[in-house]
Amino acid sequence: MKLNTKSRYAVMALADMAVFSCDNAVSLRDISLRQGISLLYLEQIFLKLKKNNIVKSVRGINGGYILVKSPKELKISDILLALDQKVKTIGCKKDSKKSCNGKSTKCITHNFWDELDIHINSFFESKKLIDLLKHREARL
Amino acid sequence: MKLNTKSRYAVMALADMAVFSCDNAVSLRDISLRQGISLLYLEQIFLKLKKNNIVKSVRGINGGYILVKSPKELKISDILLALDQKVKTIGCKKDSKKSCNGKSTKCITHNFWDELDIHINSFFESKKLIDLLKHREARL
DNA sequence: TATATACCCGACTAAAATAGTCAAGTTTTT
DNA sequence: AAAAACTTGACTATTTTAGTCGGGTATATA
Repeated sequence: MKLNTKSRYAVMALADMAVFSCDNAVSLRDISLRQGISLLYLEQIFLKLKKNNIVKSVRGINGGYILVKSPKELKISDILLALDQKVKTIGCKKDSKKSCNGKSTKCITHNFWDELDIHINSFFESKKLIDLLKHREARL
Repeated sequence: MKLNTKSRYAVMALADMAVFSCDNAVSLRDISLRQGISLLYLEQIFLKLKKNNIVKSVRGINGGYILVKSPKELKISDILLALDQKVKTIGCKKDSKKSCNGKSTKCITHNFWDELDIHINSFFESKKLIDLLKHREARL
């Protein structure tokens, strides 16, 4: 059970932006160098972040990306959502014909998985980008 | 981000046992029929459950498996552990040479992933097998 | 206005993980 | 003896993941 790299990189990259942007755009090249993430992969990730209005882009020389919301307001759940990274611990949904046919005990565990999803999602909902940076400041 | 089927089936199967065992062993064949899980796959799962002392086996006719602990005592985390289903949301551990080289901001997000792991694991620690059955009783 | 920098975007692919199957047993009860 | 049921390792098809590739487009600055 793990998060995929796209989600992790997205969070890392946005955290990087929060640290390094001084009101100007941050280029993917810089993020790539600092965070050790492939530039091509970052492009793919930022495409989604842009489409979902997490960042906006500035083209041309000295271009890059800018956070739409402040790190204080940007929820981690927003980021994961932008990458279609739903926290869905099971494939078996109540309304799915395929895996849950309502037979006897078959779906005893349904409620449990639902609870789990809620538990995890509420964590992501409760955390803002700025929360990730706090530890860092302590180290400086 | 999702749990694999092995873990889910393990929990389903053990919940099934909790419901249907009347002190005697439950055969995989019965579980397979009731829960719609491939018998061969169940065998693979129960091998691990047995090795990790979650169930014990009774061979021969009328054989099957028996829960080692009562559903009241068996934690979900025990089950997941038996299937090596660690909740490890990232591949990048502090002590890993590969993905975390300590460069500047590289691992700003570390603490966050650690917190997430703890958050999820504590959920699995807090739930016992019997907790899954409660909803069911309400429906009968 | 040339050009370098940086975003834009769909298609492709190698490798790993997943979800299972198969074959060939062993043990025990009736 | 025969049947039910556990035991075990090896094998495999499919899917997902984690990227790369190629060919764009926009724009600031010299």
